[in-house]
Amino acid sequence: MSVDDGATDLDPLVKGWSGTVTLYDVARASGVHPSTVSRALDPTKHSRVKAETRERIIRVADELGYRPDLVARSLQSGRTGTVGVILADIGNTFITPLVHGIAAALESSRAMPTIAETQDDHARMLNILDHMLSRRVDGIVAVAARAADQQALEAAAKVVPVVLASRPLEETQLVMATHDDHEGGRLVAEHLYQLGHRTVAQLLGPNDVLNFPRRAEGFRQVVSDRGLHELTVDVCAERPVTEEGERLMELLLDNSPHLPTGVFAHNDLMALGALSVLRRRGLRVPEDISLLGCNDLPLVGHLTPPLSTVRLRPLELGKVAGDMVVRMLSGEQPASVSLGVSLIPRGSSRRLDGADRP
Amino acid sequence: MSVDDGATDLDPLVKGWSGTVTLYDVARASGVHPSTVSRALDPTKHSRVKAETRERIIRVADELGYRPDLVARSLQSGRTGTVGVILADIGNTFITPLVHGIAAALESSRAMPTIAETQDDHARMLNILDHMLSRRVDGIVAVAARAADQQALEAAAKVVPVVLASRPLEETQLVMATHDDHEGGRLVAEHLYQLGHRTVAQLLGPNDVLNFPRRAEGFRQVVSDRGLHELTVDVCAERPVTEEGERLMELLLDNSPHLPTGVFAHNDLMALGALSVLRRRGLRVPEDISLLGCNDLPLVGHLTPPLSTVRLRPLELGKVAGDMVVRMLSGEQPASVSLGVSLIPRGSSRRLDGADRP
DNA sequence: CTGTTAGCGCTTTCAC
DNA sequence: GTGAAAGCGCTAACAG
Repeated sequence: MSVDDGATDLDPLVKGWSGTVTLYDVARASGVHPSTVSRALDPTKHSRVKAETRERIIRVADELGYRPDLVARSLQSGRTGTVGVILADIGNTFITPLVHGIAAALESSRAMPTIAETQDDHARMLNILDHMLSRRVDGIVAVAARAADQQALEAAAKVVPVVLASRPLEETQLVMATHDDHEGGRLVAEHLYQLGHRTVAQLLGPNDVLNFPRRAEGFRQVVSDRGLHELTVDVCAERPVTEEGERLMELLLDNSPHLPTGVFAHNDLMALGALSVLRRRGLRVPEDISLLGCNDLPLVGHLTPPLSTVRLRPLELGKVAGDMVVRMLSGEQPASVSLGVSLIPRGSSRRLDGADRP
Repeated sequence: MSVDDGATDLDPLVKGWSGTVTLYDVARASGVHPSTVSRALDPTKHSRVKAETRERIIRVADELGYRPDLVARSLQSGRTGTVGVILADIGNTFITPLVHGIAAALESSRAMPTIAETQDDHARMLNILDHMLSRRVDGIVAVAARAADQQALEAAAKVVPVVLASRPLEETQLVMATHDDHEGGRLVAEHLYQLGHRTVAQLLGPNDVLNFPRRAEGFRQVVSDRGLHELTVDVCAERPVTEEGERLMELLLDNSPHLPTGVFAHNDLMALGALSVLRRRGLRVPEDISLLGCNDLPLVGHLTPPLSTVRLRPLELGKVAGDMVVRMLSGEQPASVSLGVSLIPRGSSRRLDGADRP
């Protein structure tokens, strides 16, 4: 509490009021050199200072309410202990566990996530990358990658470790943690086939978010292998959201010569949109049309009918992705990972009346 | 591209590879003093440098891929251009627009939000506050305040501007942007009364998140004014989540002498939990029991039945809160704000059979 | 075990 | 209009 020697400038107490107690204040107040304080307070170098002095320093430090300035430390050390996490949309409940997974993995290396949102807009992505690099993040997990962002992400990867999570990119050296979307599409088509459906359709997600064309591909592979008939509309969603699901469902209904009996919306939000259009038009799900989504968002099991969907593993994916950056921070070069997915049959898909198998 | 003069150390190009081009590199490569570069690149001091030199500097800067080091700048300036946003749970879709509102307001002052999550855990709140202060955020918007956090938040407020958003605290000097929860509770009770309900119940949210006791109070005021009968269970939720809604609904059903005809779950997630319990027990909503929530989450209108609920205005609230910190950053001391709420009647609440009014 | 010195990258007086 | 020098708060050699 007492500033004994003739310290020239501000009284630590006064500075305490304004919230700025520095290492120098602690040093002065405990009669040692700043670097000794630095050592005493650094768990790593704990030992190199006499137990007695150390305790005194620690006591003085928290009497004064000293709080290390991470900004200064970062400037000195070149590391901020911060990993940028780039999301498309915080509102998508699919990414919540993903973020938690990333955070959990980062915790192990005492790093903290810094979240930013692209709104699926390329310009925003550029801004965010630029800003994060200026902020000197130690690494980046990009959950919002679109085809257009590829170049920028690869450029960023020359500066800091970059991991692509959930959304892959084509022909890139970037490390990726993704789901097997091809398999997801396959599972849905196969499910419909097994239930006796022969005329099916897809509500396509944005083409430049690779997950969606891959789901489409998987689906089409079964369509072709099993000899199904796929009704198509020549358009895909701009963004993978409810409103686009509505738009596409309406297009499908308006432009098809006849109705499909099974529809695969490329994600749950789009399925939700499709559902309200169907309801509005007096078509029942699943009696008239079976509808499936993808992602298994928390609420879709509570819908009426509960939505059949493809279950992803966002928490695990986040952990894997977070782990990857952490490892890259210590020089490793982890291999990309693709997680398996599973189909969750619920009330929105059902066996077609008159289907030939039990 | 060419480093003409006999620069002693690293070739900027080489440094460029490692992503670290400093002001000095730009200065050297364009034959001026670092401070001139600083001025040339600072929009504010743009003018104080000859147009010709400035253009050259700018050109060289981006040829070299110069990126200002925000960490260094922050150390020098004492401001990080960063506002800490403390949430309870990113997964709660209610806070998405809230965060967007905050971000939008911050954008006006070129600040960026830094998001952290307490999980409604006091210890985490302490950690986060400490970390944010160490990171030298310019201000804090706390959306996750619980009664236990009050002291810590007030302490933080001595260091940087702190705004409480959405969750108020009792008897505090902290600036707040909140909804009128008392009114919310009142609206629900009055709605039930108008529909002919006379025996009602609440599923109480956590007591130390002040919104909930206030909703309870508003509700009880009408109960008392209108002479309704309120069935009570002597327990409130630990956290305002679906599982707790289930638990409380079960307690209510198991411990009440008879059933209420109208139930107010203190938020939509708890209502969701209550709904599945009711369904599981063969009770129909709204035929047997009318159920209301609070928040008007995006999906609850799509449920079956669509949930009657209290609509809040999170986007607006976020803007207000963000605006408040921004103003506090320039020395103002804005007054607290309370936003109005409205009742959205939907399918989950209905006129009681045999109710005496049309 | 502790003090000295230098410097991370930038901005900002103060000179010229 | 530009250069010189100091310093933000901290850590990390290097001495002693």
